[in-house]
Amino acid sequence: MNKKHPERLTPAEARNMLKDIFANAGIKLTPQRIEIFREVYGTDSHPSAEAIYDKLKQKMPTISIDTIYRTLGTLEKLGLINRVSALDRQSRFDANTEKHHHFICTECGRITDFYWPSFDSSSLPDELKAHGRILSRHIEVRGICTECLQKKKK
Amino acid sequence: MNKKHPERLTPAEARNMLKDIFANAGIKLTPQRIEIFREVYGTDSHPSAEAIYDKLKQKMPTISIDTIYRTLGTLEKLGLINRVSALDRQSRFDANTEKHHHFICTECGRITDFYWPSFDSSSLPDELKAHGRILSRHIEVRGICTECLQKKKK
DNA sequence: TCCTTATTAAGATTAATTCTTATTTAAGAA
DNA sequence: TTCTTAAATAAGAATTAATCTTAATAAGGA
Repeated sequence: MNKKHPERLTPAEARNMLKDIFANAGIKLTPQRIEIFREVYGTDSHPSAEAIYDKLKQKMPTISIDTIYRTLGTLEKLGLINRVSALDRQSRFDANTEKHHHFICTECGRITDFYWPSFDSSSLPDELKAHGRILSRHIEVRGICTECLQKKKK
Repeated sequence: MNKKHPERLTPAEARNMLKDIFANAGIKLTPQRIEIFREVYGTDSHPSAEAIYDKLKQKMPTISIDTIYRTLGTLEKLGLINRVSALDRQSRFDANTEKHHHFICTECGRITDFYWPSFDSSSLPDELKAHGRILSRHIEVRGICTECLQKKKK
């Protein structure tokens, strides 16, 4: 149940993975897009746009924060990543496209994934049909992560 | 299962309800705080700070947006209301303190409540214990609300 | 290799939220 | 009831996340 996220991709692997998806969507595959995808795909840290920017500036010193935001939006539209609602006001992004849910630490804001396939395939209350057409479901568990509990003991 | 939210409180009722809570917390009960609480408590529309501001300016023309934000933060700390993660970047607030979950329309952003007591009392996956101490759980269902479905037909 | 058009970088702009400071007021004491 | 004082407010400035504008660049097909 404790699935690990795939390893970080090489640029060539990422290009290979994205090539057809981008071609079909009729949009260009730029080095910026490849690098930004690699940053989100290769980690389960749910990075913010800012965090990705800080990281990528090292390899691509002229990249602009606007490109990060635009590309994250593009990747979101393509269904390659998801925007996660966080505690603070920065959006966080997630390339784990397997069905999963989030544990959010109310102390430090860290987001970790958990899996619950039996919930994913169970039926929701009938009442919900009256609200509209359902597209997805997601559980947010809030609490204090083990690391913050440790710190508090001291 | 389709619980209705309580009616809007009179200022006197709100004062009565908040008096001890504020006294115990050692903070002052101002007219602004009473009015802001009434706005969130008496509705299930999950208003934004901006929406509350626009509404209250009519009765209290000199109230400032900063007071709205500060007071919402205070009410949140007291556990009287909750901050809801919305689709757009404005926070939304909710004084429905009964256990409930949200249906969020991806078209118009409207948030509606639903109830699922059997989920609330069911046990979560064991795996989660390793993440930390759990304080709460909440389901977000995304979809297209009946109103937006109607509009699309036309 | 060349062309066309989408994409990018840079910096300006917007919008939500928070901070600073002088003024006002709630609530307890006299 | 009036006084006192710390806490709360209003106003406007500041900050920060995110988006927009525009001129320069580069992807990808011809």
